[in-house]
Amino acid sequence: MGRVPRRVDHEERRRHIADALVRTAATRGLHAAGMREVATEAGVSLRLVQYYFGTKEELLLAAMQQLAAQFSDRVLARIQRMKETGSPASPRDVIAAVLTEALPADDERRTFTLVYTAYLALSLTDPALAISPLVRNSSVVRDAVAAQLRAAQAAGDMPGRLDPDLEAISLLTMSAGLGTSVIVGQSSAGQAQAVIDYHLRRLFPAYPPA
Amino acid sequence: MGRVPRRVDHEERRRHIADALVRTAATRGLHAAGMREVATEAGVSLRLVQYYFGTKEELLLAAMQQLAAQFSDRVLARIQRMKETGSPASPRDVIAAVLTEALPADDERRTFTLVYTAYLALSLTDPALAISPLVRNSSVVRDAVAAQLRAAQAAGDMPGRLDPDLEAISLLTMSAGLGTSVIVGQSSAGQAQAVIDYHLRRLFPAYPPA
DNA sequence: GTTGTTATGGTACGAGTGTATCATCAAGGG
DNA sequence: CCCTTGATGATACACTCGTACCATAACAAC
Repeated sequence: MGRVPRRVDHEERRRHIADALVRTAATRGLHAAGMREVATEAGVSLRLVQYYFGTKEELLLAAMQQLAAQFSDRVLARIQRMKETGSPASPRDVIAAVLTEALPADDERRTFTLVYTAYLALSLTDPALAISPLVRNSSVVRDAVAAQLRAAQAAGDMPGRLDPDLEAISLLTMSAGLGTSVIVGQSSAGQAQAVIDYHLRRLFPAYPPA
Repeated sequence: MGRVPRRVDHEERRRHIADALVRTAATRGLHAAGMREVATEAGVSLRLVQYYFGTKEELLLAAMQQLAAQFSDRVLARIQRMKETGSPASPRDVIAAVLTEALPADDERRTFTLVYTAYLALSLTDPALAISPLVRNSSVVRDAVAAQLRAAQAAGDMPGRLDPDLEAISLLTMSAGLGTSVIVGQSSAGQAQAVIDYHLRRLFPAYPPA
């Protein structure tokens, strides 16, 4: 029973394969991202995908969690970058970071929005792919944004007549809606950013436009 | 070559089958709505589905268009109902009608939101199911809402400092985002309605809350 | 009454899917 | 040096899907 170090890093492999799933889903759609397709994209054999993820459901779930984790990391990195280059992350900056990162402005964020939407649609009817991670994550973000808004109100940066909870929901649903609007080509990323800036100016009248 | 009336109404049959597609998609998902599934749900044979829609792609497209048409009809009916019971459809009423109809508050609207989301996600990657009807429809609605907002500004019912175009985009993307938020169970229909009312009050300060 | 078109049923085929099975290297423990 | 265990390959098996094909009732036209 000697626990010997494996010759390969399982977690690294799983990440690599899950990443291939995400890439495939962004290109040909989540429904077309089969085991073989993912295996080819990852440059491994079908058997390997089976080995690291016993079943397809497990693969889908793992890829979804990884997608959420990557998004979260990018938001935090964006906030961190802001901290370094200036003031200590005002509520407005934090909220702007979340909203901007959710906007499909470059390939990475576009992939995120695309696959995220596909997962959402799939989990609406597929009971196995329970939306737990998606919804739970979104709720956490919503509460965090509402808290930031309350802090801004306490600091006098946001008018007291505005409702922090309703505004938080508004911002995030708008962000989601704008994301899909951009990927279907109905709006440009610039237009979407303009809408976001418009509401940020409304919420934080004292701040400069950008 | 005598054009004789057919023994069955083709359009009626097509509607019936397309409706079965929508019902199936709302329950088990659009990806699971195969020819056989739809045939069973419609109470006809597989061959009939093939007969009235030569290929699956045609069926999908027809059902999508029918879904959009039904939604449009319901919005118009709602506006018509308002006209009868009072004033001659103010811009605020028209906009409220659109936003409320897009909210999954009962089974019919829930089905619409559900299947609409599924179609949207599918068309993001499937080139055959080009998003033309979806996007085009949305763009028309967006322009109509913006026009209503401009009319309200001209009538003095909406503050002139607000941007009609950005507000129109905001309302509709918010509406879409709220819809998905409700069907995943993250928000209740009441909460979503509250958010909409909140923004309507902001845009039309003179109007009563309901 | 025959003939031809419309409308419907039954069924078979080929491609694709996820999963399971059998086989085989590589490597560390006794 | 063998032998157990981890890691990988190739392939087979059910099953489902969309589509195509063949057969045949019902009714209109001549």
